[in-house]
Amino acid sequence: MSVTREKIMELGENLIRTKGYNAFSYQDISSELGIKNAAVHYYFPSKENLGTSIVKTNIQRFEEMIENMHARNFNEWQQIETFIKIYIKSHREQKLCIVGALGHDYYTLTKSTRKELKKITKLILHWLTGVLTTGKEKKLFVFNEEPRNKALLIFTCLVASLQLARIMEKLDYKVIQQTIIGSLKP
Amino acid sequence: MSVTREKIMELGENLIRTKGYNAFSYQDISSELGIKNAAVHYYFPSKENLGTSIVKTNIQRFEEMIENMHARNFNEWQQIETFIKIYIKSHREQKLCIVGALGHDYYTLTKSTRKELKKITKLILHWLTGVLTTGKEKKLFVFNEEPRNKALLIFTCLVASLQLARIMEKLDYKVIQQTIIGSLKP
DNA sequence: GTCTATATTCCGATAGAC
DNA sequence: GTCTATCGGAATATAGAC
Repeated sequence: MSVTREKIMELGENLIRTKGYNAFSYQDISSELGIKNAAVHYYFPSKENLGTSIVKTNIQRFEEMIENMHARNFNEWQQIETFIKIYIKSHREQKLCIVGALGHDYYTLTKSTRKELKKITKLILHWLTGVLTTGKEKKLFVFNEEPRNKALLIFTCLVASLQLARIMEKLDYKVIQQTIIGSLKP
Repeated sequence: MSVTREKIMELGENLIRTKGYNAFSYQDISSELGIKNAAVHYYFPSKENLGTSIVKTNIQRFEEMIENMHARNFNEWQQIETFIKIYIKSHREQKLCIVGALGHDYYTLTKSTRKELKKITKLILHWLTGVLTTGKEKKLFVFNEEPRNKALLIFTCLVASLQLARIMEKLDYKVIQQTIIGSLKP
């Protein structure tokens, strides 16, 4: 795996999560790397191609995170907190998450990118629903909603809070975190 | 007020809420109206100008809605439901709300558009916090969070659900609505 | 395998015609 | 007041150089 290729993917992901998919160009990436924009096309023939690859990497990363948490025998609280930490980091770096960033541009994306975006979104919601279900059964969490709906509530809150935080600069993300955690506490 | 001008604003808003601010062009608008793209520049010298005007109109519309609800003596339940209905309509039309749509593109917007976007976001959150506060005092609503945080929770859920609904086509928006309402019921 | 020169199309915007 | 012809530049992408 080429270093340039990896740098392109890293820069691409950062651009999608800051400026947005339709606002960045291959020039943004190439100028940062000190090469011509066409060189990026060697690694990723089309923008669609780059976008799809970036989502695929995110899927891999998320799956590895889940596996890692299982390997370390994380309980449901630790799992939820690990997940929320991803969003606290995104907020600190003033980035959106990949689902929120590309969901916005959904109607401008091609089939292949949409497919991967669907895959990671379902993966996250499915995993989150599972953690909430088990946590509720173990009486670690207390909430009235169906686990699936609670998962939607938590996920949408995290996703959109990153956007709102851009607009409302003073929005304290810790408050978001506390509100979510508070809504699960016995 | 010219009819062409109003049509441009309507088309512009629809494009921002479907394709996104950075994905639509003056051509998209002009071709729909059967004129040249430069004609749009007559009404709105720059894209920034058009964007800002659209947000300003949205602010006006929201303020009128609040006034209307007060004039008709809506109680807090009726007010919340009226607000949620905006999002159900957006979902039916496969559009994002203006805050979610432009929040995504925040870092690519100019000062003037950002200013209006901040204004409408604060307006909505301030109004929602007020309704939740009064509703709680009147024992119409029951919830544990601070009204401000509950407002954030509800607003972010509505905003991001529109995005998720694009990705997960089967996502039933009625479920979102029920979950929010259920979390307020005594 | 890696990158550059170059083509083509489309973008936002100005100057000027009616 | 309303719109068109047209510009300068940036976007994505191909063909081909090293």
